[in-house]
Parts: sequence; structure tokens; C-alpha cells
Amino acid sequence: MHLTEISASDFDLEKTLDSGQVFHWEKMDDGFCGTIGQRGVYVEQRGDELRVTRGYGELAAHYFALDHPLANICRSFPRDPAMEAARKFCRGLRIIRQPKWECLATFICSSMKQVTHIRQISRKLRERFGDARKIGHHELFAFPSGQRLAACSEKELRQCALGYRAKTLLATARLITSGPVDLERMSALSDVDLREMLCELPGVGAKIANCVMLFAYERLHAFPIDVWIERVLREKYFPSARKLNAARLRTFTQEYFGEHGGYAQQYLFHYARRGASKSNNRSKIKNRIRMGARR
DNA sequence: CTCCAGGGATGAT
DNA sequence: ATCATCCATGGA
Repeated sequence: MHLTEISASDFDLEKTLDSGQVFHWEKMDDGFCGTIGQRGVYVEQRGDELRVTRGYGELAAHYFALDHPLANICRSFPRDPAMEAARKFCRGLRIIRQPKWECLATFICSSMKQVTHIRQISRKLRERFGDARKIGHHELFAFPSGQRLAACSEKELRQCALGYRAKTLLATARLITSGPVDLERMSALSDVDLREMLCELPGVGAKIANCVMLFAYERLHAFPIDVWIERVLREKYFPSARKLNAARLRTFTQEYFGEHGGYAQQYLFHYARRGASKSNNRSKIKNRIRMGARR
């Protein structure tokens, strides 16, 4: 396979692909294969260099946001123990520039799902409705267009293990392909208007809207709050708060984590999932419950 | 504000 | 082989 080398300092490919932003990259040889838009791409990291499928250097550099000023972004994080630990652990993790429809559709599928399951849904949608691409002898599939999914029946989508998400994914696919909503044009909207419009789409609430803003619209201030992040916030930032509703958390995160709050969120998220020791929250919580139950 | 359906993989027993 | 657990949205 012929590869192009591009310079990629301050970048960690594996962490970036494993941090819950994208769900379709697979390990292959010494790197990963996946799609960037409609292109099938192989990429591997060698220190400060990336080797990517010949001809796709610029495509990859843009996708992996190698131009984000990561040192400056990390400097803008607040100085507190949790953030420092996450920053150290996630060195080189970048927020990818994803295609808008692919990102929106994938995150609609993600609701109430764990990462491994989201990966399977993404794979099934691609295999059944996406266009095939070859990397060497390995076949993979691009994410299907909105038009393609809009033409599906709800039943067909359900067969991709989508459950009740089939209905909202289908409804949103039809909205974005039949006129009323133009994902590309929405780039021009302010954060507030963009979030509001995304939340109008079936299957999109505050959390998924923020994910799409962060991963597909480059709104680096957007701060998605899922259960992992909420756990971190409660434990590290509000250890003894009694009433802590969504509005209070939202206000806090928007102000405290600064102009690149989305990056801070991604670092805290990845550190919580991958960095904390293996005997982490789950067993601790279970022990606590067990101890409590004895009294 | 609270409660709860929803689907399928995964981990515990 | 069962049983509990993980999870965001939307509607009651």
C-alpha cells in the first residue's frame, strides 16, 4: 500500500479515535482504517508523523484538525486537579471535524447506547446502505447519505439494531433531505440558534445537539453532558451539592471551562472512561451500596 | 418538577 | 442460562 507522510505534532491518533467522537474506525495492521466522508482511508502514526493512504494527506490533516492550536487550547483550561489529570492523560487528543449528516445520524443512534453498541449500529447502517470502499483487500463502507436513509422503511432501519431510534433517525433523514432543514447552511447560525434548530430534529435533545455542534460544527465551546461527565462534575466539582439540576450544571460548565469548554469536556470524558484505574466507579459504587444495604 | 418506555450487548451470578 | 446494568429523548 502506498502511503503519504504528513507532519502531525501534538497528536495522538489512537486516543482521538477511541474517545467517543467517532465509532467506525477499525484497527488494521499498525494503524486504523475507516472512512473520511466518502473516502476509504488507512492511517498510522509514527511519532510526529502520520502515514495515510496516498493522496489523502490534506483530507486527513483537515479531518483530524491538525491545525487546531492544541497547546493554546489546553492552556485555556481551568487549573484544578481533575482537569490537570485529564489534560495530562489526554495529551494529543484532538476534536475531529466530522461530516455533518454522518455525525448527526450517528449521535441520534447513540442515545441510550454504550460505545460498543453504537459501533455496531454504525457498522450495520454502513454495510447495508453505504457505498463500499477498498483498502488493500479489506472492504469497508462509507456512511449512507441522508437521501439513502430517507428512502428506507422504519422496519429496514430497525433491522440495524436501532430499536426506537429507527423512527427518529428516519424522520430526521427525511427532514434534512426534503427541504425544511439544511445542515450546511446552519453553519452560519449563532451557537444559540444552531442548538435550538438541532433540538427541533426528532431524536435530538440538548446532549446530542451539543455533540453535533462540537464534532461537526466546530463549536469548541459546546459542552455535552452525558452520564460520564455528570458523574465527574458531581464528584470533582460539586462533591457535597444537594440539589444540582441540569440548568445549574449547564451554567457552571459554560462559564467555568472557558472558551474551549468542548475540548475540556472531551478530555474529562476520555479520562473518566479510560484513565481512571480499572477498579473504578462501578465497583466502588457497588461496594457502597452493599455496605449501605447491611445497615 | 417526577416518572417511565425503549433495545440489545455486556458483565455478574 | 437468567438477571441486572448501561444509557438520551420525549411524552405523560
